[in-house]
Amino acid sequence: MAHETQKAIARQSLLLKSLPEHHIDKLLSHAIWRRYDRGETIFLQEEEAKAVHVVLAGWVKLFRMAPTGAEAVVSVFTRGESFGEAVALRNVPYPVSAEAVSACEIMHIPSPLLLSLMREDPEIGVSILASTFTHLHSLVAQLEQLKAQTGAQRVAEFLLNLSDKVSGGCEVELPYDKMLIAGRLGMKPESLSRAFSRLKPVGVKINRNHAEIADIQGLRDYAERDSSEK
Amino acid sequence: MAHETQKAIARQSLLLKSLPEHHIDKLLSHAIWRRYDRGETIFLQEEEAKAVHVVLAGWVKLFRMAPTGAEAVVSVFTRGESFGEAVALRNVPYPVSAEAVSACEIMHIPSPLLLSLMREDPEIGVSILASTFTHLHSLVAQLEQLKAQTGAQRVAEFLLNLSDKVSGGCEVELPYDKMLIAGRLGMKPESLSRAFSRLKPVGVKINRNHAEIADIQGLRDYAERDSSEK
DNA sequence: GCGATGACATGACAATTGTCAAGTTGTGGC
DNA sequence: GCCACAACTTGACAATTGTCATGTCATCGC
Repeated sequence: MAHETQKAIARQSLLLKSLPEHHIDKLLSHAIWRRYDRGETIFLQEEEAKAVHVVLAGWVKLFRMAPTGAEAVVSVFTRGESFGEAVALRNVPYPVSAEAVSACEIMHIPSPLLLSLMREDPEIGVSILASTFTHLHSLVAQLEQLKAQTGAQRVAEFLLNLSDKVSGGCEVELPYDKMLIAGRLGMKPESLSRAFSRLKPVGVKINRNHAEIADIQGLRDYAERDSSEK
Repeated sequence: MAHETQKAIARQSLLLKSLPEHHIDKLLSHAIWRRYDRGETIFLQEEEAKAVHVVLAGWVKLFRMAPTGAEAVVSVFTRGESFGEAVALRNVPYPVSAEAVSACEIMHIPSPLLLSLMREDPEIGVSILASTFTHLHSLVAQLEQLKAQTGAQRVAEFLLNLSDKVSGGCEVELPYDKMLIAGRLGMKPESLSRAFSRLKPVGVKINRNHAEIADIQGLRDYAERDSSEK
């Protein structure tokens, strides 16, 4: 059974928060709530989508296995974020696999329920399009990063996204494994290590999962610097 | 004024083809039809989205300009494909810019029209989600390619997608500039040249915009080969 | 036909990254 | 406390790619 605090988190998710109260109640009451252990599979690539997933706690990664066996991390989600919307409504197989990278609480909204609500109220469609667009946008941003930035610059941007400060210094916690960070940024763990050392001169100190940024603006300049400048 | 043949092409687009006849007619009658010259801008990143775009003829590229000035090609569209769906319905700025890479015929469907139809009939929302999902999927595939494949392997896959044959040999035409192909595959034109030469031993001959593949299956094996194998 | 232009190929070189191997450190089990 | 294991770092080396320079070729305007 779901705790009230979990329901409160679900209400704040991008997917649900803009919906009218009575729809949210209906979705919450029919949703399936489940806990996943670290490393547990949530669904597999090619599997048929039966639900939309909302993360209430913990971290989830979406990834693809290339035929060669290489793993490509597509996105990483946490509390309040949802995934699988576009797929669930179309009865197509998942293009990616999902796995819990830490212990997780996840709410599953059965897609038939969402579909039937959508036929009642087109506003639901708009809401789903909203989350889908967010994902689309983040994939586009990732593509740009991979194609137009060096490894160290991608790491710099990753660090900047962890902080909400505009200027000055700050300290942030790395939200998950360095191995996963490396995958998310499209590099090997060794390259991530090197990228971190390359950021030292720009005022970044890494200690365990703790990062210290001396000057946010300086780091931002570095991330947006033309790679030909030294 | 739109030719009947253009309307016929529009009807076959992924966006429209699954809609009921009367909706298609309404959308077609209110759409704006326009021709673009090679190199002409269709819209710019950060611009507000006012329409969904359907390509009737020619080629269009979506790209992002990094703050450094580097250009990252996000996708390339041609006849029957549409873009801008998720953005148009949400009154948010475009995350990418669009440019005609050859002379183009493009149909623009005003987003307010689409929105009002959507409130009448939720089926429209499903149709839009369908095209959006297609884009999402293709971005995911691109990410996997960039993260898990070498340059030459990406080129191999690109060639394979141009052919509809399953095995044996074949000849295909490169649909656009090698410069654009390089951008689309996340590399410099020089690297594309090298990738082509690397594909020679696998039975690929390039002559101008004409490619000859000796053995489709052999090329497919190459594309999916573990990069550690030689 | 001729020069200008842009697309493309190629070689040399530098920078970046993957790979392999070795060593360090922290964590959890017992 | 000690061991085993996984995460992480570092160095050496090879492979890949970007960069720069040069040269060829086709197209286009005149």
